[in-house]
Amino acid sequence: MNPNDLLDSDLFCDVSEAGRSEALGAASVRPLAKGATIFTQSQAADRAHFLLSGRVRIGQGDADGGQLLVRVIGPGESFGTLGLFTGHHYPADAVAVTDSMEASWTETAFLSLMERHPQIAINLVRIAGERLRDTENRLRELATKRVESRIAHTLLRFARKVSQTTSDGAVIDFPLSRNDLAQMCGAALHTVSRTLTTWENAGWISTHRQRITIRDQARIHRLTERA
Amino acid sequence: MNPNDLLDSDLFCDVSEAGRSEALGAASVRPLAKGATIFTQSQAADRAHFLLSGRVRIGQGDADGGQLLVRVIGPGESFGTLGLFTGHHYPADAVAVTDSMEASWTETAFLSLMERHPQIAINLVRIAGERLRDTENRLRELATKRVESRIAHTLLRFARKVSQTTSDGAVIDFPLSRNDLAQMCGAALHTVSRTLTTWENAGWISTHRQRITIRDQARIHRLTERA
DNA sequence: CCGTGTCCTTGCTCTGGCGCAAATTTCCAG
DNA sequence: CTGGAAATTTGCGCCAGAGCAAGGACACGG
Repeated sequence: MNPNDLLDSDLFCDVSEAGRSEALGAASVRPLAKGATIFTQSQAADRAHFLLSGRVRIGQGDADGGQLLVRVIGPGESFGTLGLFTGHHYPADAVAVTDSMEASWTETAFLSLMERHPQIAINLVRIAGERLRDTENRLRELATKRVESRIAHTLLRFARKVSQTTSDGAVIDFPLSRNDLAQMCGAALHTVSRTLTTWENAGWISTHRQRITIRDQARIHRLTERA
Repeated sequence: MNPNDLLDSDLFCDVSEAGRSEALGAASVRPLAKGATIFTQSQAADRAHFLLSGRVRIGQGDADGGQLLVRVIGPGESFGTLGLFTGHHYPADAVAVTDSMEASWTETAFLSLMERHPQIAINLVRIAGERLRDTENRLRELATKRVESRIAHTLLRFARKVSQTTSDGAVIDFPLSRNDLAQMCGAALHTVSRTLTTWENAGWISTHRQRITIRDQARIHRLTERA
């Protein structure tokens, strides 16, 4: 591990070399097997987490079995970190979707790191602010747009974040089931399935199991705008 | 204005006396007439704001006329501050609901304040984290619960935040129209009206124009849980 | 006291999309 | 190769709640 590997991350970009090596030194690194649970909702939040490789799924459940897929974490992103500042609870569950590698810090180590290198605090404010804005946008969308529009937007969001461009279009590099999509955009599994089938028949996307390829982004984008 | 007045606030609690006086000195204070717009969505974010007295409404609109009431700001709360860290845009509109008084700082003044007094940065992370969690909860609620349940929850949230307890119950100290409620919980104005009428007939609440009194919190709370 | 604008209510209709049920395909472990 | 288990599709009925339309109540300025 090299301190410069941390430059391309949300939490350590613009942090001095000294800060980055210090962070690396204080971190404990461990591998996560596919399917492993990193933390669960309501567990006491005592560590800050950071993904080095792989993918992690952040989900929420409520008392009545309602499930929500909140966010997907890729390499270079931090997670479960805001819990240290708000009531010392993780707000959601984190599960490794693929074999992954994470770094984490104890609360005291992370706080002293932040105090010594304020840029980390500023980055954290930016991260929280971006997520807040993103979540507010989803909220507005959920309140005002129809399901079709929301599914379209969710796909495009993934395309922008984790897609490989091939001759056939943008392949979303993440196992995304109909169920996941339903939980992300507040719809029923069945409705998502029907909608994707329609789009596939129209030739706008193609799917295979949990792989989705967007063949006509412009067309999908147009669905975002109406209703 | 006394530096200790800032102790009871989200942004300056736990900040040293020195930091608080310095903040006061750098702030520019101005009155806001009822109905005045403080900033609007997509405007360049160049100041951090803080409400000294009164009430401010934070709302979002989208291209197709969809409106969302995001948050309500009371004395001692900061607003429009995260925009400084994320793309330099205000994410929403801010309008004074009553005659109010605000303090604000230029971006550079605020950043240097933060650098000199890291506790402010830490507070800001906490604030952002809390709002993020709150917004995520609303999102999950919107995705999984029915309208009735969401209205109930929204009322209770207000009751907890800004209610005066009287012999008749908890009076929400904020002009809250049916339309506002609808925009907060992603429902149609008509549905909110019908629902409140039902509750009023049942004696659980009483309303007059934009004033709502919750007479039976336990009953309303029960509505939150189902569906 | 009156006029005007805003907020609120209420009846009716219509539909998006949820829920149930069941079949089918695909993957994986043994 | 085979028996699940998980993911997906599809048909059908139904209903919560949106949209439309019209009327009523209240506040406020003049």
